[in-house]
Amino acid sequence: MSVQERKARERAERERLIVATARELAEQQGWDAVTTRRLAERIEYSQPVLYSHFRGKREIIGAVALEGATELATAVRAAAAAAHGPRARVAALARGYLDFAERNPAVYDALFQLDGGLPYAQEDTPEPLKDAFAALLETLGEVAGEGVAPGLFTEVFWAALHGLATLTRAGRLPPQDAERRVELLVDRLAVL
Amino acid sequence: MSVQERKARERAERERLIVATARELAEQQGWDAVTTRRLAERIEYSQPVLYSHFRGKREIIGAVALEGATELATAVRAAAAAAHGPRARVAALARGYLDFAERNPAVYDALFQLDGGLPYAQEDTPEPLKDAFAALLETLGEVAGEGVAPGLFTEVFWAALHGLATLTRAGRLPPQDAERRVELLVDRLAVL
DNA sequence: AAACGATCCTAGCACCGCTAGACAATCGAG
DNA sequence: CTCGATTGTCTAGCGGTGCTAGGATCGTTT
Repeated sequence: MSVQERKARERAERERLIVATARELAEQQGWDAVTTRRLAERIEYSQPVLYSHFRGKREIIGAVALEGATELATAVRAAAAAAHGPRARVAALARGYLDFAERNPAVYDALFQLDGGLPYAQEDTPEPLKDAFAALLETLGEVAGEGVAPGLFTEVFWAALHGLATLTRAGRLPPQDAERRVELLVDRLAVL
Repeated sequence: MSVQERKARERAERERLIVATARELAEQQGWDAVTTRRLAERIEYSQPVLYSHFRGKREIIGAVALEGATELATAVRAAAAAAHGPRARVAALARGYLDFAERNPAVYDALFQLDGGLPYAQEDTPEPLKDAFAALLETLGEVAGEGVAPGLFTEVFWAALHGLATLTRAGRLPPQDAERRVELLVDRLAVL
């Protein structure tokens, strides 16, 4: 049995290598540069090996997305926990979210811009994705205000953050007023 | 001279045909299906003809984006004009914007998701893009509130709409509560 | 040691964006 | 009207993409 266990371990290890390498390559040169050939070369295996782990490129993106979701949840919770009082917590959450998006653009794209073949907002949504939303909900639910469903409020706040993150990075919004936009968003949306 | 004029006219006509066909194909089957081969076949010319009008596929996307910007501006202005009172106007603008995004997903992508090679938020930004933002500003500037720059407020409101539009269409947000999300956004962000 | 299975790679498919160079049609000059 | 030049368009092809079939090779088991 030990031999099979070792093989399974090595296989799992290689799968992690693939995901980590894809992520690294995407952060360095963008997702367009993540081709199956380049990826295969970097992990020092041939292309078909990738397909023994993933159905295709889409699933690799999905794997990076799941990894990113866990980290996003952690980042958001850490940011919120470091602040005191509802107002400061929400502002910290917003900055933490945007900061994550800015520092991990490829991961953010895998999560919310590209097609990783993952189901969102459904029962069979993978746990990391649900948890990332839950991390937002924990802080934002407190400032939803009277008669507003916390989930709905979180969705709207999240959408606003997502819009700021993507439009800013794509050069659709000038980067300099980012902080003032966050302030405005927090002050207006959250009921304190 | 008349011969050259006719040729120029025919050239311009063919260029319109290319853009219209690209847009049509994108709306029907998505931008991934808009390949230079398919596009050339649909306009009944060979591939290289495309490159005598545009530098490449990116510029074709850009041309569709410019067309879309003009339409978006018109749609937003029409929606706002049909409503009376600040609250109703802002809500109508929001619905008009989201409606445009939903009905013209490929055009919306060309504008705000894909790279059309256009400069945004700069001095040399093409007029249609500036005007689309201006259309938002006209209505949203009135409800920015005391001490808040109309431009900044418009940016935030726009980002929120963009987030709702993209996340909803990508299946990241459940579609059923769309209207309630708009209501919440308008009630909280706008100062009436 | 030999045969078997799992594992991996070479080679290739159809498609992509883009372009060089041959060809044909049209134009202007003599 | 003819002939050369210019303009316009096409065929063919380049290097790249995601993905896969089929053969070789390796480690394992008997």
